[in-house]
Amino acid sequence: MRLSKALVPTLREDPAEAEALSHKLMLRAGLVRQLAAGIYAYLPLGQRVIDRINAIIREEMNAIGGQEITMPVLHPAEIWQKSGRWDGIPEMFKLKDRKGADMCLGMTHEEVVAWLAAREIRSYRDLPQIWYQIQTKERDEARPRSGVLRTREFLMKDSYTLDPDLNALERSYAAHERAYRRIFDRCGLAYHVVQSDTGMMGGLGSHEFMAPSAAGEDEIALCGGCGYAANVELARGVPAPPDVPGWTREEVATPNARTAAELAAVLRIDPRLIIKTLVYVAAKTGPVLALVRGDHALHERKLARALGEEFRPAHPDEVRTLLGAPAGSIGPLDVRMPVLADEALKTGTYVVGANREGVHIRGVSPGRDFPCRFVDLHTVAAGEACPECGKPLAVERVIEIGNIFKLGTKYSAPLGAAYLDEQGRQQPIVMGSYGIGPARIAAAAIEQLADADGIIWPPSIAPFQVHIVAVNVRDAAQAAAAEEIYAECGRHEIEALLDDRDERPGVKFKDADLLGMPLRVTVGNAFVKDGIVEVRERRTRRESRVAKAEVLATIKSSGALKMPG
RNA sequence: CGGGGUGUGGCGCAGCCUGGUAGCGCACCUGCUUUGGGAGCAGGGGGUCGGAGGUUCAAAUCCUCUCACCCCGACCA
Repeated sequence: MRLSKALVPTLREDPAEAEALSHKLMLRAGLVRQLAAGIYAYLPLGQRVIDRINAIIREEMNAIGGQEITMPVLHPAEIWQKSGRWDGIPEMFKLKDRKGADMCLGMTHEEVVAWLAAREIRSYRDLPQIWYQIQTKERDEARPRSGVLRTREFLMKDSYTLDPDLNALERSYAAHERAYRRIFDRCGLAYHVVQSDTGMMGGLGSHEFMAPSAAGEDEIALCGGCGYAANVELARGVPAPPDVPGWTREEVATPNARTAAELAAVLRIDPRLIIKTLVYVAAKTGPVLALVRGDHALHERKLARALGEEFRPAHPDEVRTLLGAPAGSIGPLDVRMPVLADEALKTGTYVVGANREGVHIRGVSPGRDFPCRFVDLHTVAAGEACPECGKPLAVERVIEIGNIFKLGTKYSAPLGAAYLDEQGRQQPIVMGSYGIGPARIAAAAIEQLADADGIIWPPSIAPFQVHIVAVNVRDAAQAAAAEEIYAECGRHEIEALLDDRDERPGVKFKDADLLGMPLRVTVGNAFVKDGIVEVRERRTRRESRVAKAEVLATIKSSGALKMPG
């Protein structure tokens, strides 16, 4: 590709709308342009990166027996109504066709897979199957953000396994985990595999592949001792207990103390000696109290799992009606609703609200002084002890680049995907689903590897391996030599980008750094004077000066084009 | 959904408070010079100031409504 003719609109300055590093660099390097919130066009360089990532994904999916298919983006409502997901997903784009029939845009494809399996799979002899596609998904995200990291339209590799039983599902799941590790290794990413929430879907288990990055939306807890790793929506940590004073149960006046921090200040005590009482309203359960320690944050996913249903925070007037006090003075004593307490509150005595404005009670012990169910509710914080081995946990911000999910029969049963087993009995097909976001891989690679001058692509997913700079194209000797090297790369199947623009050297070098190809080949004055061409590694900035005849050999032997490991 | 912010030429911004001929840098076009880390000089083209309505002799500027985009939140009781 010749830069003089290519659509590679690099930007000198950071675009005003970009915050995340990968977002700024993808715009500045001319990889993508935004059409609307969370909707992007991929320009030639961005497209090449996605193509290279997809090629790696295809190789590894095919290697575990995956068969590539393409399923529709436009779906009839019927299959979603059958699976029970037509209502209640606010992210779903819905529309009607000209006859008025309900349709939607696919945000995932379990329903279509189950539909296809229902028609085409009949016997245990037809199983197992692995079907995958690399297809556009449409989700009306509440808040698109961080460039291509969370968008309303995005490419996803989604695969689906069909198995006769749970043991077979375990094998398919393990095969996917191995394939995913190879994919992310080959893409040059640092990542963790963590336990994740199966959601309210009743799934049988799931893991996420998480690439550490400040731009990430998720947090994970990691144990350096035993390898325990989990999304914070699931991760359990054992917090250090406070020193409990030998106080007796008594009322204390706490005027104007609304938050745990204010209460701790008024009473001059450790915030860990306070119980925060939170009021939620669930559809089936009704009002409930959730208790966490004063220094802890409640994780709503954990509460939802404990309740077995979704819920909402109580309105301030509801709190007053239910408990007779404003939110700052409420507590779990003598209440008529279910009380869930975080496990950290199993021991010790605490300060709780008295359900009278401006009054708290200290010396209260959960379980002894009021009935409650102990469950894990608090969000794990760095430094808490690992639930497996007791060593301190670290908490890291991450980008979710892939997930694997044991579905079971949630979709196969309602859509009638069944087979006949060896005894001739009809059985539901056991499914798994597995996703990878190619654009997130690209963004994560930028986040993890870029330096102050721009992108540094892993060679496996770089749009080009070699960036040839003809320093001054008006110098016939330089231009001709650069052309020859470019042509020679083509003959040796080395993908090269030739900067043949009539630009000043500084512009070309800055762009080469920004675009981030692993190797830069510079043909300039040194060539005119001494026949020397420079081959420079983008990542290490190491440069070798070689005769033009040796350039190809130097490129081929360069460590910059080999993936580590 | 809640809160905050921003919309002025392709990009980045000033001007708005205090109404009076729409500006700056980069980019673009022409010429000359320059050519190893985002060149210099000279000349030039390009803007319904997000949109609609209103106030006024006069609106980028004030008022109302609206659209779009960005950030934070959607635990902090």
